[in-house]
Amino acid sequence: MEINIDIDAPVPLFAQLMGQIKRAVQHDQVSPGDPLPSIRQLASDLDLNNKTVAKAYRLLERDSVIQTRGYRGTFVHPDAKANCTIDLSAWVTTKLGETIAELREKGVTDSEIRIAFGTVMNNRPQ
Amino acid sequence: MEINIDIDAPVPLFAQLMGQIKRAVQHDQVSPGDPLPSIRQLASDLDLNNKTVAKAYRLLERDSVIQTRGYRGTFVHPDAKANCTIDLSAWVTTKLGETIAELREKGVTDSEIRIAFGTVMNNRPQ
DNA sequence: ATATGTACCATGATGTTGTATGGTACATAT
DNA sequence: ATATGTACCATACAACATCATGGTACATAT
Repeated sequence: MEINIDIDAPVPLFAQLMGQIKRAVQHDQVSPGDPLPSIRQLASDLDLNNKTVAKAYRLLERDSVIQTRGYRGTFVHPDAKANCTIDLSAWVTTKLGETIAELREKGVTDSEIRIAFGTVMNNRPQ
Repeated sequence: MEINIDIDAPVPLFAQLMGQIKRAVQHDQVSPGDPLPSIRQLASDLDLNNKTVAKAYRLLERDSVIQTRGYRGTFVHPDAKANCTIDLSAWVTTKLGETIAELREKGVTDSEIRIAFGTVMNNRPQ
């Protein structure tokens, strides 16, 4: 698995890392159960901070693309490939766009929409 | 109708103005059909910018608390008193909450929802 | 001892958002 | 001429979130 990080790109580093790992999964460069580099190792290789890599791993695990097993390391999730689909995000954007368009038509301000969005996303049992 | 604006309060000026006008409506200090001061006049009296007063008036008209009739001026809405109690933000939160709950049920992660939200809010249709 | 993920403390830089302000201009009607 | 609401151009500032970074520490297991 080859990973290239562009420090000058407008895309956040952790997002670049997430995207390339997902890409490797979709292109079968890694398979379910395969071990991934440790956080410290990958951070050292890519010259990134541990926290940046840890953030990418944490989000990837939340998306069920990888699995962390404590001291045993991190591995590709059994259903990783299915959870990498990009069609989903497009559908999500469409779905959210419809609702927001409806709110805007009612005259709701963008700031009010953002406030409501923050309320919904933060008041959530995790 | 007496209006006091506190420049040092944490509440935005336009929000203070909206609140006090709503308060006057609810306390029967003004009645449906009564004329309100013009934007320029009120801005002058309160030592505010025209845009600030215009913003408050625009939002109050959206909430059907007041009515603007172009060159004829601005008046209290017939159903002003009832519309003062409607909590628009709560409705927006509910509406957004329903959509987001649907996305979550489909297995969409919060990170994807946030990304999609940012995309929608920045690609505003005119 | 070494390595794993994770948690907490913290800083600075950057970008976004919201608020409030200024000026100019228009169609409308008195 | 004067006044109404409204639209556009624009700037400045504060607040906030995001991103990336640093250090220290813990329980876990090899």
